[in-house]
Amino acid sequence: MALENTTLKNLFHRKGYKMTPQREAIYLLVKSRRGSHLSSEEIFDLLRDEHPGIGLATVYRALRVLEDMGLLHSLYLNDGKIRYEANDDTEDHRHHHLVCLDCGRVEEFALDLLGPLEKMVQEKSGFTVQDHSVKFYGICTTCRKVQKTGS
Amino acid sequence: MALENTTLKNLFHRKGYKMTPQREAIYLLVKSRRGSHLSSEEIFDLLRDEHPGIGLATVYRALRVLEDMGLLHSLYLNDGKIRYEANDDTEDHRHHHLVCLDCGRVEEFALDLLGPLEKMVQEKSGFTVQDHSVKFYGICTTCRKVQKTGS
DNA sequence: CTTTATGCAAATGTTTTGCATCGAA
DNA sequence: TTCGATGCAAAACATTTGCATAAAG
Repeated sequence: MALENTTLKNLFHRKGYKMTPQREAIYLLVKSRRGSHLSSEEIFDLLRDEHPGIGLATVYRALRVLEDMGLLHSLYLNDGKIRYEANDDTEDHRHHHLVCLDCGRVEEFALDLLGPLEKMVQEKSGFTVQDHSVKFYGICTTCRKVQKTGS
Repeated sequence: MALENTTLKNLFHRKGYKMTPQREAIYLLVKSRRGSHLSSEEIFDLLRDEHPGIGLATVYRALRVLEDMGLLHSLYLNDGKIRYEANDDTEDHRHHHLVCLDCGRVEEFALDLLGPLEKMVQEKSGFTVQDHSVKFYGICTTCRKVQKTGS
């Protein structure tokens, strides 16, 4: 725990940032809610218990910092706001998102299937590919059942 | 030409929409600028020559309609606005986007590599996959050269 | 101490909505 | 005719910024 804190502090300093209670709390919150895809506003609301005085602008600024540090990444789920997930250190790959076109729910798909494709893209395009983001659109099992049953 | 127009009109009617000059112009513009990823504002500006009285709200509404009809699709390139592309009828697949993390430029990658993966995702997740969207992030050839040369 | 981060409020930018009028079918 | 579409202005959101104060290093 102490070590983890030191590591986190080092991560901040390595990028020239200061570690503050707000930034730490935001990171820990997003990390603890794996699979939630929290927006800035949602994070702000969830944090108000613990940090009554926190400001929304701080959340926006902290999320950028945490993304720059490589602790989080942002994603867009077609609902007008940017959402955040913690980067899982135990996976060097990314999971994918399955978006249901009917109910809008978002599921995770744990496997990253793009490793080999990145290499091919790199060769064919000249781009040095560093990362990717993949969304699949379709109908989730729940909604498909409803459709079969009839409205 | 006459046939194409009829087809377009039918497409509108099939979904219960009326075909208007504005909607047609917006569709033709986006279609003619393949590879541009136009935003609503950009479309609005480009259309003012031809359609001096057009309103921005009309552009927003038309783009939704055209997307619902399957003529266009939207994409988010991390710059705060939604952009649109025409669906290419000659390709039943999607091209991918390569976003340069340095200069922000977006290149297209013509091959769709996800056909087989869609099937696998469908089997493993139970989702009926209908579509997908893929972005690769990296450094484009131009920016890599600059980096090598030194700033 | 020095410098960066915070909180608040105001500003910005994008997208949506209300409503009277217009035009497609 | 009828009902959906348009244009305009206002409203609604999401996000950013300016600035005085607070706190990290």
